[in-house]
Formats: sequence, structure tokens, C-alpha cells
Amino acid sequence: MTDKTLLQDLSARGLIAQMTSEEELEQHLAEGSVTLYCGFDPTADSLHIGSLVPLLALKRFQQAGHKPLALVGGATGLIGDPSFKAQERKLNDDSTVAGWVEKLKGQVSQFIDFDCGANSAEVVNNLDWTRGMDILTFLRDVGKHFSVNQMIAKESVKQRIDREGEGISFTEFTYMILQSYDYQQLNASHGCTLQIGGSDQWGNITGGTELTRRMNGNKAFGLTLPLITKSDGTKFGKTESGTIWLSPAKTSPYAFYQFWLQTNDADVYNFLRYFTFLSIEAIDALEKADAEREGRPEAQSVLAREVTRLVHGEEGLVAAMRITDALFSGNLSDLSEADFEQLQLDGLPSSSLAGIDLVETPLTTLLSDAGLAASGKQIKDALQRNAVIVNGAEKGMDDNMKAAEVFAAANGTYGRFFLVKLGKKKHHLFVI
RNA sequence: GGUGGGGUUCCCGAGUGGCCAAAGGGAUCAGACUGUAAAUCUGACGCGCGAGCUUCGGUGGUUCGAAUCCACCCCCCACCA
Repeated sequence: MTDKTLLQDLSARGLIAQMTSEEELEQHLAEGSVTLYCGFDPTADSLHIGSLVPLLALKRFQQAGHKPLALVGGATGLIGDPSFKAQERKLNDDSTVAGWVEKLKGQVSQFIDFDCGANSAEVVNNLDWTRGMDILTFLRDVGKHFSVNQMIAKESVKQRIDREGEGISFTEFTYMILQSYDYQQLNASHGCTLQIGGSDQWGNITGGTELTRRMNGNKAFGLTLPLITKSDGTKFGKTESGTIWLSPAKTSPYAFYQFWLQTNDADVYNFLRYFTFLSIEAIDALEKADAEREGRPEAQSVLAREVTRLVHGEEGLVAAMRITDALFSGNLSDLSEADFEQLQLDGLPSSSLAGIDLVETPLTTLLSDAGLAASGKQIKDALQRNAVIVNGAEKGMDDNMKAAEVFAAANGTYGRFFLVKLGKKKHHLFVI
């Protein structure tokens, strides 16, 4: 951030949804290093790309000289945030949540610097200050500051209260109080004066700024980041095969890279602003260049490279690009035997044919079991349209019962590799 | 505890004795067109290559035949207490 302030840059990127007292916050950030926090609740064993915007925001603040605290919700994760959720959620048991907390700590830590002097990041866990609290203290010291009338009026729980057919338990209703208490605690212990989060967190954040003012007598700020939406109205971060996770064990760097590469033209420049550290000027220039050029825009590949590097490092990016080049360039013949082995290691979905009775097993079963499609019906559909390609050769329904022939060693590359393509985008490597 | 309304295939939501594997929409998948885009059009969409098999909260029952009728049970919601 050279000539612009942090808030101006965030605003230019479209990364600010709401703020408490904008002018005062601008001034507060200008006065020196501010300690801020953002919470991540353990609802699975990995974060997904929905958490990327706040994670990168913490990093943006740190780069601007502020001190980020990443809060992992060991306590709040046991309760479940009702904000804008249509339904009550199932409770996870505490050993599960504790396990997830550990995983999230590691993930969160990738993005922020823990060793850069005064504004080094810290990871905190709200279970630390909630676990020992007894219910009477909670009700008298904390609960007394909250008005149920106000809590009910919050937009975030409105659909649970108004909507026919749904309700909200006291447990989830209390979530807001717990999160507010976190802020108050961090304000007292770390001098934290800013909380950031997704726009769905606005109600919880303002709850915290008020509690901090009431209990600590301190001014505290809040800032929310926009919910990422797609131009076609579908949900961001989900694909046919599920959520895009940050953990390479759950979403391979290759799949991750592909996800970004497939971004719509209508979204890609926004995503560059949200998910990368490229300057606004550079992004604008790219947009202009793409518009002037005929054909395929450059932006998707820039986005895919930048984000994959941020999440999976240079190594993950190289692996992802290696697979992509091999699969989509069309010249598989250039690949050496060692390259095929590397592709498996790099995360190209693959499976072994060892032990499978190829004479008895139809391709529909074989390919759906391998995960190329959800059911044999879909494979059948693809076969009927000649959308199944094995080592470059189209296969049809006639080949369905001829798996032994299709996957005969003599037909394999180097006598044992079969690259199966279903449709334009799905690839799977079979190995004898 | 009382009264009323509900639980249908991934989601929403029709369906009140056979014509129901179950309308319609959404999501998803494949094809055409393209740029591994969007939009549009076509097809698929419980499972099975197929013959066929298994579903409509659960368990029993009535019936030649039930998602639809009966009994009991479970769960959800609203209002009242």
C-alpha cells in the first residue's frame, strides 16, 4: 500500500461490506499498529475457499503493519453459528471439534506471519476463556448486557424466527453472546480493537463492539467483508464434486487450480481483486488487454496461478500446471513413463485395475466406481454420445462389456497406463 | 400438556387407491456451439449394460393392488398453557 491507505485499497477491491464508524476507523488505523482478529469455526477438518477472503484480509492488514489474531473457535464450534442459516445444525462432539481445531490452526497459520516483530500474528482459541466459566457468571456478567429484543431483531436470525417451519434453539441463539464475549476478552487481553469477518457476521461483530464498550469501556471497531457471489447466481466455492477445500488432502492442488481456471468471464476480474495481491492497476490493465484481444481471456489463468500459489505454494502450483498441460494440451505422447508416475503423485485422480475382473465388469461400473461419475447411468449417457475417450480413442456402448479389451496391456501407454477422459474436463488415470 | 399444520426422490414442491419411479422448477451431468467461459438448444437425471430391482418419516394392517385408506409410534413447526 504505497500511496493509498489500507481501507482505500480494500474498498477499491470491493472488499468492504460494512464498517462501524468509517472515519474513526480510518483514523484509528492511521495512528499506528492495530490489533485485529477474525474467527474461524471448526465445522470440518479443513477450511474451504469461503474462508479465503477473511484469511487474506488478515494478511493484508498484517502487510500494512497491523497485528492479526486468528481465532479458532474451539468453543463456538461446539455451539454452531445460526447467522443466516436456514436450519438448526447438528452438534458435533467435543473430541471431534478439538481435532478440527488443531487442523485449522495449521491452515490459518499458512497465511499470516508469526515472526515479523511487533506485529507478529497469534493464534488464539476461545475455548481457553470459555471452558472454565460457570453458567451463573455467564448469565450475570455477560448475559445481562444483552437485550433479547435486540437479538431477535437481528437480520441474521430473522429467517429462523419468522420463517414458517423453522425455529432456533436457545443454544444457537446464544452464539452471538459467545462471540461478543470473545471480542471483549481479546480487547482486554490483547488490546484488540478491530474484528473482521464475513458480512454474515455483522450482527455478531456489532454485538462484540457493544459488549466491549459496556464491559471494558473501550471503543472497538468492526469491518465485514462481502459475501462472494457469482454472476450466474450459483453458490461460490462448490462444484459438482463438492466443496473446494484448502487442504491438499481434500482438494488436490490440481483440482484447486482447475476450479479457478474455470471461473466465468463475468466474475474473474472481481475474483482477482478479492483473492490476489495484484494491484488494482495491474488488474485493470489485464481486463483492458483481455477486452481488446479476440478469444480467450488471460485473466483466468492469472487468477488460477496466483491463488494456487497462495494456498499450495510454488510446488503445488507447478504440479497443478504440469497435469493441466499434459491433459489439455492433447499431446500425451510426449509424456515419459516417469511423467505418468509423477502425474499420479501430483494429484491426478487415478486407480489401479489390479484385481478387477475386466471380463465381467462393464465400463459403466468400472468408471463410476472410479469416481468419474455418480452413477453408471451417467457413464452410459456419455458412452452413447461418444464422450468417453481412452488413450485418445472414443468408446461407445458397444465397448461397454469389453473392458478386458479396452484395458488390455497391449493397448496401454507403456503397457500399463490408460488415460480415460469423460467429457471435456474429467480425467482419470487407470494403471494395470 | 392442549390445539392446529406438517414429514415425497439432491433441494423446493405436485401428487389422496391402479394410468406413479412419482408433475413442475432448481441444481447437476453429457452433447451441439465455443475459449476447459457465458448464453442458447438437445438429452439424461432412484439403482442396474440388461432382464429387472428398491423408494414417498417408521412399524404393522386393510386391499387383487397403497406415496395415497386404517392403527400405533417417531420427528418438525405454529399458537395456547
